[in-house]
Amino acid sequence: MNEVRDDEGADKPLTLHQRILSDLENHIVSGEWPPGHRIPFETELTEQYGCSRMTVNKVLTQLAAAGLIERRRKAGSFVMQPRSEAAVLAINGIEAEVAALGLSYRFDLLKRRERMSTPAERRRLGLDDAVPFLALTCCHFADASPFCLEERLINLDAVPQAGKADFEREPPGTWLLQHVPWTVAEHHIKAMNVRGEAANLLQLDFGTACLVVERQTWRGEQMVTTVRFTYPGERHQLVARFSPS
Amino acid sequence: MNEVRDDEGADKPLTLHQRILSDLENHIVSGEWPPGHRIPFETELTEQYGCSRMTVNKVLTQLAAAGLIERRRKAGSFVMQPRSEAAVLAINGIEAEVAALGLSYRFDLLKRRERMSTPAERRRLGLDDAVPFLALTCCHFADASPFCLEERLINLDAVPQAGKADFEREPPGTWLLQHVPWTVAEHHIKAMNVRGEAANLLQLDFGTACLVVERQTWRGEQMVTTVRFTYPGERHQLVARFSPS
DNA sequence: CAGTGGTCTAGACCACAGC
DNA sequence: CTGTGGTCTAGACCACTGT
Repeated sequence: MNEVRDDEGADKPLTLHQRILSDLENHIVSGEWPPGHRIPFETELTEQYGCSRMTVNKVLTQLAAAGLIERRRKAGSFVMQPRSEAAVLAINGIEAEVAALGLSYRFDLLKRRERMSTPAERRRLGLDDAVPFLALTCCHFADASPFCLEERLINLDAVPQAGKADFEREPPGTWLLQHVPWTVAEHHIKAMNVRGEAANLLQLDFGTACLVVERQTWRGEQMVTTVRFTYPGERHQLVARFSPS
Repeated sequence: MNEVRDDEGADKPLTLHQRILSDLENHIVSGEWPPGHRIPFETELTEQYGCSRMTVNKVLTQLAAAGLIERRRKAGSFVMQPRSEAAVLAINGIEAEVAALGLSYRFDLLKRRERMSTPAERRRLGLDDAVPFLALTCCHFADASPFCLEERLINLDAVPQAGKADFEREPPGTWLLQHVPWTVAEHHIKAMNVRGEAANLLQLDFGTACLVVERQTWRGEQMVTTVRFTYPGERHQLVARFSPS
């Protein structure tokens, strides 16, 4: 019954994987196989599609990795409860963000200072020992109007070469992205009424709602950098478009 | 020279995949293999690890999927430039969010109305034809204080059974998550100065910064639901912790 | 205990990008 | 044209789990 959707000029010959994968995805997403439904065993799929077990195994492994099915030895593979939603927030450098909007980009380095971490910072960042920080503040512009404010700390123990980088020419985010590998990062996103210096730099009235994105990045156990972006109120939004798989 | 690291009490017997995978990951993340570096060919890795080509191929395919390497026919596999960062925002139901904070959960259904889509909505949502909507407004509470305001539209063409669901007892988000599969979703996250009725419902002063999350969900080409969550100012933040792979 | 998934092999053919 | 990755096969053994 379930023939492949053969319409719409299939000019691109799909591989066997992809055909089976999208076929099974359709069964699941369409609701034809509801959550909890046991999907055919690997041996059955092997027969249905006339291929080897490795091939269907590859597909089922992918489906399991995507969270669409759950696999249990001896019992079989089952359609999972609709998964909790997960959004992939693509956050490239600010420069790329601005360019994507078709605007011209510029940034000002407002502050650059090397100093030791303060006790409050160590508490907030979960650091055991004092570390040397490079503290940077810069303002990014899109077409001459403020786009976002960046306040960053770089751990010079982890990235000593950052002390010699020229952050007048290259924004620190871009530089780090290209020079420092990372293993874990954490984002905190919240709204805040802007005040004080930040309001002035962004040319906003006091109390204007701003989107604040704080990111902390580690390499292994070592903190690499922490940054706080403040985006002017309703003029900016994060967009995340995604699919379950 | 690259013998397998055989020391350190391997109490958990890793599979061959996993051993090779973490081995290669280490080379890359440690910086020993910088971006652009050509990693050994499949045939070479086959020799180094004394396994079949399928096994190393599986590993390299995973690394490529994770964006750590790029594979080019005839040329080889290369360590990629540090990828653009991507955050996985885990957004479960509001109920789960509140429970995760260790608070008690309650919600009020404030409005429930079936009506046709307005032209403005059709424009905003990119709908060609008029569709019947179920419009819901509810307020979620955590320990008796407002946690967030939810304004939702459900496409009754796509989810007719929503017309009979009891949204007095079960929040619409939870119900939809469990009953309606989806294929694509899109999030817009921004900050906003709260005003009017929303401010009253959330018991906030006018102008308080709020985090607004708008989500639109489709199944195939059909819009399923769109929802707008308004979180009280600085009291709430989205958190996303993630690794590259 | 039986049957499932998990893993792995030693081949094979093909498409395609570099040389 | 050559060599690489991309895919696929027809087996195999093992670990785990549900009965």
